[in-house]
Amino acid sequence: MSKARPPTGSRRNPRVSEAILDAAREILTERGAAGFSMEAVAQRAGAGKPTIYRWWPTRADLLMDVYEREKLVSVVPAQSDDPNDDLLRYTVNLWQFWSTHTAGQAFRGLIAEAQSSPAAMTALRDRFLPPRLSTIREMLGRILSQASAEEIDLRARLWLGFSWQALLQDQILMEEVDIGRAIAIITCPSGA
Amino acid sequence: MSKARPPTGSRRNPRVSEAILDAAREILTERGAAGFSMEAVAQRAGAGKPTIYRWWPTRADLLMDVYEREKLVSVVPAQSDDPNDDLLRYTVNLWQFWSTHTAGQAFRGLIAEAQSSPAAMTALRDRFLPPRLSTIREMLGRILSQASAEEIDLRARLWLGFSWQALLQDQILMEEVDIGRAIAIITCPSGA
DNA sequence: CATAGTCGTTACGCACCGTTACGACAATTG
DNA sequence: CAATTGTCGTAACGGTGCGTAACGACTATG
Repeated sequence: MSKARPPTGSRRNPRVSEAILDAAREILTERGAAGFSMEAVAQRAGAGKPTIYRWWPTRADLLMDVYEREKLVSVVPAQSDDPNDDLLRYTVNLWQFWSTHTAGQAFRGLIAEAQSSPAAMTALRDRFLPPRLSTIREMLGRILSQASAEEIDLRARLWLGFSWQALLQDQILMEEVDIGRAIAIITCPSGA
Repeated sequence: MSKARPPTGSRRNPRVSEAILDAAREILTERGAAGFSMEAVAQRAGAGKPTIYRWWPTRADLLMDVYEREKLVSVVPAQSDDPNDDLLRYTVNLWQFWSTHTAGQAFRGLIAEAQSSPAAMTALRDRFLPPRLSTIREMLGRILSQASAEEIDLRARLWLGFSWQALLQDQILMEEVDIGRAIAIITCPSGA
């Protein structure tokens, strides 16, 4: 593997980081979150552990990068004249994206990691989730145009929880109709 | 530690299993899910690893037992004439129960474990969750008396996800008012 | 041509994993 | 009153992964 990767001296070698991210993705796909270790990634990428730790100090960093890298080319929120349908589309696409068993495994690994590593928990809450939650809040805001920020935030948590619950139970193969029903409940007009 | 625990010969020694469960609980409380290892439990309990593995073949088994053991004396679903308030009470009590940082840590560890161990995932879905979900379904059924089983099930998932999302983000210290709002949304009459 | 930064290799000490072998022990069985 | 049976603690095993350190090879920079 390292044969096809000539050294670049004192400049960072982009081929290395690509090889590492590729290896991480492949391992997640083939062996799931269970087989994901820094050792395995290093070996598969033909890289050294110190190199990985230089750019991704934490397993969480690497997992987030793998996730991010694929999300860019996969899930984009639409904006039609039916915001309710936009949210449904986005959710279905996201779950589909997760079920490719690459990003989904990465996310699962990240959440699991956060349960035993305070640093990973911080990364999850302060770096990973906020931009994603704001996307959801925006879509919810278009649906419930006259709801308060707290009201939107609460429903975003409901949406998040519903998605997590499915992902973490390996039950993301849900009928689109049922997802739609759940979203209808989450976006039901507040009764008061 | 083993001084105060005379051997009982060919009969199982109840003091041993109690010591192990106590040790597991203490470690979860003091060090969280991160510091929870079979080695640490064995050492603290003054027991041998083989003894632990004899009765709890999996870490998930031990975690579930720790959780179960405390739940019995903590959270009981009420049944007043206001089923909506019953569900709120139950949820608040459950979150309070989790935030004691014993059962909550155990649950978090169990979910994390399930992300990398198929056996733990099976145990979680087939043994741990069903009785708890049926409790929720029952309460939801009293609120939405004329809803279909699928409808109830979907809302149970929403409730579950909302709770998990809070637990797994270390955000179970929520205002009772907000919990009530979320439950109001989950139990909103279906619009169709 | 010296410097600085990147990279792979190797190896370290540490923590856990899940299992095995063994001997001490006491309740039981006959 | 032995022999049996199952429980228990101890010690140790090979294996895996962790995160870090030391080293030498390399090349763009200045």
